[in-house]
Amino acid sequence: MEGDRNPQHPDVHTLTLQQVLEALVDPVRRSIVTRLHEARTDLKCGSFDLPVGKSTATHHFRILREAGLIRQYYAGTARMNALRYAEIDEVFPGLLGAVIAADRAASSRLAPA
Amino acid sequence: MEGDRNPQHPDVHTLTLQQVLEALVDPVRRSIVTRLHEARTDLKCGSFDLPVGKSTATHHFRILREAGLIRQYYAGTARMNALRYAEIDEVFPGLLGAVIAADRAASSRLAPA
DNA sequence: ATCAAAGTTTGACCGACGTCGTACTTCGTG
DNA sequence: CACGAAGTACGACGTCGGTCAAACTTTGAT
Repeated sequence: MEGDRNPQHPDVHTLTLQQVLEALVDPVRRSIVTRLHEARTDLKCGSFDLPVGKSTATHHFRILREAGLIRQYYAGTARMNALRYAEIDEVFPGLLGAVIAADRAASSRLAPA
Repeated sequence: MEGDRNPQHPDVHTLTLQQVLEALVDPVRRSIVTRLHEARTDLKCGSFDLPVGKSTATHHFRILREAGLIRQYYAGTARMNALRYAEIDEVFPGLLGAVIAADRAASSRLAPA
């Protein structure tokens, strides 16, 4: 069975601003969200090239999932991640967009084209 | 002289998203920002009725000031606080408004009229 | 059947942050 | 001048969050 491998995702209406901000305040997690938004596609955990070990990466993905920012599901051995942009924007209008825009600006300032 | 009592305020263009988010992630500080925005007026530190001691309150006001979110100045013995809304919104468009709106919604849900 | 790839889980560590109490400073007022 | 009000400065303390390494699980491929 594949029940245990499909983790729980919180309903959007149960999310708190506190949780969302705590998730977005970490630079690593914010880079995941921004990257996911730029890609416009679901991405596997491995494709992020994060500056931390695997176990730490797992930790960050769980924080994001529990905050309601991403949805996770398995495709073979790879765990896919989808940004729950529209759902979040429904509950916290403009928030995610503003953070992502600001993060993109900051990143491009650090790593210019 | 009154030089030492007028603290430094960072230029808006030196602010980082990281600093701003770190400032806004604390509930006490967020309540200060939200209150300041609702009041549409500068407020003295004492008028916030925060659930922490005086020294902790001073700490929070400093974090907000160094993040560029508020401007502080003295009026007699009282220290006044002004929200730098327009300046912040210029650098991080929509961010502060979205956070405040979400925070107001959360607060009204906890303490209904 | 074996093996490697991809994540997870667990436990430990450490530095940072929020908190407090106390002492101190500065200003207005009786 | 003396006193109280309003904050600030300084340590100290406890907790929580990000980090890692090592062992484990599950899946796909050989």
